[in-house]
Amino acid sequence: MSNTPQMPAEGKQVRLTAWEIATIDSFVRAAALIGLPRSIGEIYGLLYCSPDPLTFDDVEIRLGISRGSVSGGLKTLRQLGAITLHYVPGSRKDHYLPELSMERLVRGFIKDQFSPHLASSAERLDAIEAELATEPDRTRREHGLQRLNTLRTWRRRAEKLLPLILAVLGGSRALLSQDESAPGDLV
Amino acid sequence: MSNTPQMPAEGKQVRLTAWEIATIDSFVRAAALIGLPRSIGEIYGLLYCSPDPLTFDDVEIRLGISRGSVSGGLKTLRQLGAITLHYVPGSRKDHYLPELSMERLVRGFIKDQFSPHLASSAERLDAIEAELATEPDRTRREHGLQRLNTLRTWRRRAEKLLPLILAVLGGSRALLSQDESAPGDLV
DNA sequence: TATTTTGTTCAAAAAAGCTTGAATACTGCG
DNA sequence: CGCAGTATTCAAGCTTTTTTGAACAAAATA
Repeated sequence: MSNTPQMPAEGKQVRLTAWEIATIDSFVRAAALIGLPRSIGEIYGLLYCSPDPLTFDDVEIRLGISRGSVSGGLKTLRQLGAITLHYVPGSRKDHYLPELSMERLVRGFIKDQFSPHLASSAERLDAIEAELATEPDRTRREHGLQRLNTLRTWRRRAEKLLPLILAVLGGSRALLSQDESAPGDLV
Repeated sequence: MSNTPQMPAEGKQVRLTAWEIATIDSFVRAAALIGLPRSIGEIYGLLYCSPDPLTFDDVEIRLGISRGSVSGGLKTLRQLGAITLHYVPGSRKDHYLPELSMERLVRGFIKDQFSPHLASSAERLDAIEAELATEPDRTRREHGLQRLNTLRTWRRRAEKLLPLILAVLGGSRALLSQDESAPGDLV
């Protein structure tokens, strides 16, 4: 515990306030909803509440979770693009800020968790087609091809849907209909 | 094992074919992606492959999973609207068919897994606001209100997004752009 | 009513996933 | 080089979720 000359107090304040707890709770639920572990919801939630960037230890201490969880959680959040490193002069520690753009958050999540599956699914459908070719019974084979066809349609739609979602969340404010007028943070 | 007069063979054929295995595998992955257990992916996948409605025992036997899993899995799928009961004269068993409309599948999933959370989130945000009111430090409070504001914007957007997704997947074929021409099953 | 068929329940076992913390690696500094 | 500060790794433990299967309930049949 030695900063440089003085010790300007990182955002320590060990105890979480009531509103922080409530907010973090919301993020924990949201994380669960999309299949992410509790610790990740906690970490992002804490950063979301904080008025300034937090370090590894800030997170560990204020949340009271293990080093391992903090390390893994920050890594995942970085990968998702849900947090960004923020350089702080005079400190060797990494400082983190939450990403506050909903579009970027969703984009990161989709890119990381959905797109890969969507991509590989095309190959899997081709594999199904190959297997179907070996089906001896004509009627069954036809039926299988029918279903395969439907799957391909589904896949194509899903693929088209993702960019649309991003478009709606991001750039084209218009699509979201009339009353977008929140004056708050970036959004 | 006594049908009525004769024994017209339900879709028994105990062994799964290669293409069925490959298809079921795809559904198992898809299920995992959206946080549903393996058994549910298997059951839906099996029904999806089958040319005619299957019974409880068909599923149990062909998939080789336990009665408990079949019972629970069918229950969940029914609840999601992903399968439907199909009346078969002369049989006391329940027969199931897969829902083949992507729109209905997605709608069921959203209604069941997302909407409830989205609904309750509004209350949670109000709770945060209440807690914030007790924050003594002016600056912190303002900052918190800012963040709360952002959260409310996010929530509103999510709420507007869901119907849009359904619209794109369903009725308005137009939105999905020009080339929707799959001649297959229903879609 | 007794019997058979069909499906559900639920406690215990198994599997999967998350968290922990001690050991390890890396980096800049003296 | 050795040290101190910082962050990651990973095996072991813990928690949560899923699966199993035997007991139970319900409904049709005889």
